[in-house]
Amino acid sequence: METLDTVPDEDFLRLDHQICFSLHAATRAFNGVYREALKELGLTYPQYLVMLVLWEHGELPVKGIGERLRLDSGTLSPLLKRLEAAGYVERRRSPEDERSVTVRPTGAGTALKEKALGVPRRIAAATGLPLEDIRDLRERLDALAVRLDGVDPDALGSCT
Amino acid sequence: METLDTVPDEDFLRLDHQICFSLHAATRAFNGVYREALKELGLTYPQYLVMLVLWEHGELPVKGIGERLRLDSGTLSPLLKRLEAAGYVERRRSPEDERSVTVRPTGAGTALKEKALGVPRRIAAATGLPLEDIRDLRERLDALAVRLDGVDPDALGSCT
DNA sequence: CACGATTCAGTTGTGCACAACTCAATCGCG
DNA sequence: CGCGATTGAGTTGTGCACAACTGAATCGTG
Repeated sequence: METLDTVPDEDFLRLDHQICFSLHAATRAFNGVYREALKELGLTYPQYLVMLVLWEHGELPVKGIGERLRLDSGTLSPLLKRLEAAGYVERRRSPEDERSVTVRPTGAGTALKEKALGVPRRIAAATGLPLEDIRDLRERLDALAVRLDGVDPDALGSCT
Repeated sequence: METLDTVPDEDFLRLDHQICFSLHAATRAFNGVYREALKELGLTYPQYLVMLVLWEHGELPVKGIGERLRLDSGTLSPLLKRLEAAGYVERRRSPEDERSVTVRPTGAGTALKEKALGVPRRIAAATGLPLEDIRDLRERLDALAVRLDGVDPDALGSCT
């Protein structure tokens, strides 16, 4: 049987054997398609993700958004500032905890949801995959991400 | 049977139904793992991809690297400049075509390959997936990227 | 209550992705 | 041959990702 151990290093190093490259390429291909689809909404893809969680939850602290999207404040702070400048969200320091900032969609931000409704369907159609396959792929990717997030950094250093 | 058409818009809009998010998250998880593994080589992940194609091909014009990695000169030019500053590659205008710049690994760049040999294996091990599954996932992602790259931009505009 | 530890948002700096552009070299057609 | 179109690398500007850091608010334990 073919296992990790029976494949020579050289083969592992060849670009076309590496899943990471495919993942990278697929992500950028998706980004390109989303860029096109989101153009009419005036949103970038990460901004769209933020609006998605806000539409679902009504309002969230920055931290809550970050947990759901696995993004830190260094990424979210400027992104939210741009969304605020575009008039789609409001930011307010929480009265209960002055450290926290609550983000919620404005009227315009909520209205945007109607225009966004068709987007994921069109993307799904663009993949040309049946819903079942999309789900299956999604589950594999999620499982992969969970595994990779849990990897011990020391295990990746040199082969000691 | 459940098809694209029998699922309501709302469900499509829910974050946890969307493959793009999973892809995004998986890519960032991978990047994190690679960042760790590549730290000892002093390479970022995209720089590592460039070195991979150079190790395979010996030398390539900037355009050739871009074709293999689907990156344009706007991304590659500064990246290659950094690789050159690090002493891993050389850039020379091609004598046959003065527009073209040939990139090839220096001695240090070639030597780096030995240190890199173990990296993809450690990454593969970190995924915890059997080789067969990794390959299967890779093929699906490649097929997806090809489809998405071929999408007609007009098909993504508003639902007209 | 006091004070060190923690939490949260934000800033800074580096690097990647990509659109739009510049400019020189080359190509190709009349 | 001459000249407009194309090609290839590079630059500029915008936005995201993330590490490292700041500073204020809050928490927890003595």
